[in-house]
Amino acid sequence: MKLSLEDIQHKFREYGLKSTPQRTAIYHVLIHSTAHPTAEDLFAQVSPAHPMLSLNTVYYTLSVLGTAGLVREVNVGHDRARYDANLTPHHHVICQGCQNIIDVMDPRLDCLASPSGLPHDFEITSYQVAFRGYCGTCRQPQASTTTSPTGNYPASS
Amino acid sequence: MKLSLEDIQHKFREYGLKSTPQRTAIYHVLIHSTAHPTAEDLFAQVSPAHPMLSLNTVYYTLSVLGTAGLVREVNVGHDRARYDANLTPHHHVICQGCQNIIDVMDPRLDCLASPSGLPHDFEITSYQVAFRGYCGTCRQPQASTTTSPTGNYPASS
DNA sequence: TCCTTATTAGGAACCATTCCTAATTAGCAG
DNA sequence: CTGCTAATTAGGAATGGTTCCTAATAAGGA
Ligand SMILES: [Mn+2]
Ligand SMILES: [Mn+2]
Ligand SMILES: [Zn+2]
Ligand SMILES: [Zn+2]
Repeated sequence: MKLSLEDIQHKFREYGLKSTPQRTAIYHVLIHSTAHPTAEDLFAQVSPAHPMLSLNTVYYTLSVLGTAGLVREVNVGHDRARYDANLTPHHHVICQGCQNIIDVMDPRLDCLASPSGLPHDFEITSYQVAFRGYCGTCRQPQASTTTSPTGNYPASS
Repeated sequence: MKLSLEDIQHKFREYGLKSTPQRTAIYHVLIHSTAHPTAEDLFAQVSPAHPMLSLNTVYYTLSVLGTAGLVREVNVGHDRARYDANLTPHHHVICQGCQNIIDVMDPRLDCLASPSGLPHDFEITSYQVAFRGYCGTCRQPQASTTTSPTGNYPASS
């Protein structure tokens, strides 16, 4: 189901959000992406059509949509944030070579029980499984990574 | 099993790592912590005994221990890195109020099958479940957070 | 004991993100 | 349609965690 810009404007009004060209364009790119883009990725993709767009607006927009529940940050590590507008419950596979993130929708993962051994007053609201490994083109962990592994510290993990 | 400083020095030699007072102290604090501390947390805890310690050394040490497989970064988001020296397979519960991280060792979580729908050539090497919610003292998501929620952007999620 | 190389400390640099501010604009009421 | 008001935007500065760079130090092996 491909949402048009009009569909998105409609959705924004349903959610009580103001509809602006920038906001619509950003969400439009994000919802039709499966790449879990960064703020800068989105900025790069929306910029051609909105030359005055500022990266700050992308961050602000993502935080507004996040608060509204239309966008989630993907939990992949402490590096830069990746965003996801796919609200159906799902999990992720992260390639440790190229950092690509693939959706996983195995229904067996959606019925994990609340874990044992928690404090009684802890209330769990969600959970997510993060699989890690190497995609076909990134095998042999130390070679052929798309982004050249610079850095003075030894690579951890 | 509480490891003494001597035990740790022994372990380092087993792993082919040089044993220095700073490195030993950092690992000693980390392995006896259940708090998944940040680099700065470790720096603060080790500093009294090693006044000349630099934060840089903490980062360097963590990266060396990470490469050796003695320490793992905990996957809790894109903010600052948290570290864990608990190598037994386990998962985490993160309080979205105070950001505390609790270990979960439910064996039911340690036998999740490889998810369906993956590219055939993707090789999964590990996975982790991240539960999120609110601890007893952080209920009512918008109130009583330990760290006051400053920031101009609306809080996402 | 001496050598070689890793480690350390300290400072600067980096960069993703947030903060600050003034101008613009969307949505609403009249 | 017109004007009001608060949200949104753009741009620039600031922040802060992490990494980079360098010279001095110290660990482990010969
Ligand atoms: Mn996803
Ligand atoms: Mn842990
Ligand atoms: Zn890959
Ligand atoms: Zn809490």
